[in-house]
Amino acid sequence: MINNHFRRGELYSVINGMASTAVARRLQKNFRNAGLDITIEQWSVLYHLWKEDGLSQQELCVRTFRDKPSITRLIDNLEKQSLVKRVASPTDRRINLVQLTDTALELQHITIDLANQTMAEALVGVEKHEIEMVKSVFQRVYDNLTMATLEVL
Amino acid sequence: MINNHFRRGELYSVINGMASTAVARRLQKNFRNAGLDITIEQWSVLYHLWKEDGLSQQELCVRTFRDKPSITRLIDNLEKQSLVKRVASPTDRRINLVQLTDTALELQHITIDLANQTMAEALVGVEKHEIEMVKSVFQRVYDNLTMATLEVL
DNA sequence: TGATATTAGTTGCATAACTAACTATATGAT
DNA sequence: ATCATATAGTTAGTTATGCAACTAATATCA
Repeated sequence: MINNHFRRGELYSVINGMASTAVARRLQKNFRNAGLDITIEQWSVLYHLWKEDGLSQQELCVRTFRDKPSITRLIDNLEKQSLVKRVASPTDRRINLVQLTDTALELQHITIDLANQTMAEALVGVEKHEIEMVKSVFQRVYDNLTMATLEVL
Repeated sequence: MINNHFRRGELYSVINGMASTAVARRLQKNFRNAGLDITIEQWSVLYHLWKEDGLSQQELCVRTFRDKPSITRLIDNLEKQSLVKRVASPTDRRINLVQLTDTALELQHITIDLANQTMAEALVGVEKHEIEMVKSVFQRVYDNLTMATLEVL
């Protein structure tokens, strides 16, 4: 009886508490074993900067699905490690453009290799079309919730 | 070129940063709007206790996929709010059995309704067989990583 | 031009996560 | 019985998240 009530909550639990956390932890461990002293959250910021350097903090918020304070502090920590630097935008002094340092550029290939390796480990026995379906489901879930948020506002 | 390299990392990003976070945030907001002053992490502990009261902290670690310090502090905070109490096991004094209070029992139905509602919002347009496939993929991912961990040890 | 609103980013506070090191209790081998 | 080991839980330190309140710079428009 209680199990019927919980069926959907269970899915939430599965999504949030299990696989994604396991992947995150594994990637973190693989970084550490390789002597890399960055967190996966920091890595996810670098990841977007490797794709396009010099993004504003605001743009990083959008691309990493994080809020502004989170990005502020991630950039703080990345700056402490000399992996990025803040450069004021020449056209709008409110904006910080976040730029990679040479050190960060050197990290790109090794960390991407580790991430690919980790995902390969994680995805053993998972078919390509299943991955696509997961992505598609998650896209719809995300859209459902963010669009409903707009309605509420 | 870089996009080929990133394809798998992107999936990680999607899984970890987007949908599950969005669901978590929405559920948290729905709790708050209902005047409920508990976090989703606290709720996830209560959830397992509603299914089976009097679990040890160790058992809660396993069921919630959290480590021991996390459970210690979640129980600390739940105890502050008088939602659970620690009771020493009569047979092994190392063990704390975590027991629900009457206040926590009263929260069960309203919060489960909110969780179901939230998942219903999130899963609009998602077919039942897709949910099953997501669960199955995540189970395999989790197994891949936890079994590999055992090999490593 | 000058008051007002908006936008980008920061700071403070609470909760939560992981790691490592710790205490206390229980188990097991000699 | 004793000493080593394993187990349950706690504590300390660092990082991260969410929210709310804040500053500074820019845009709007009367």
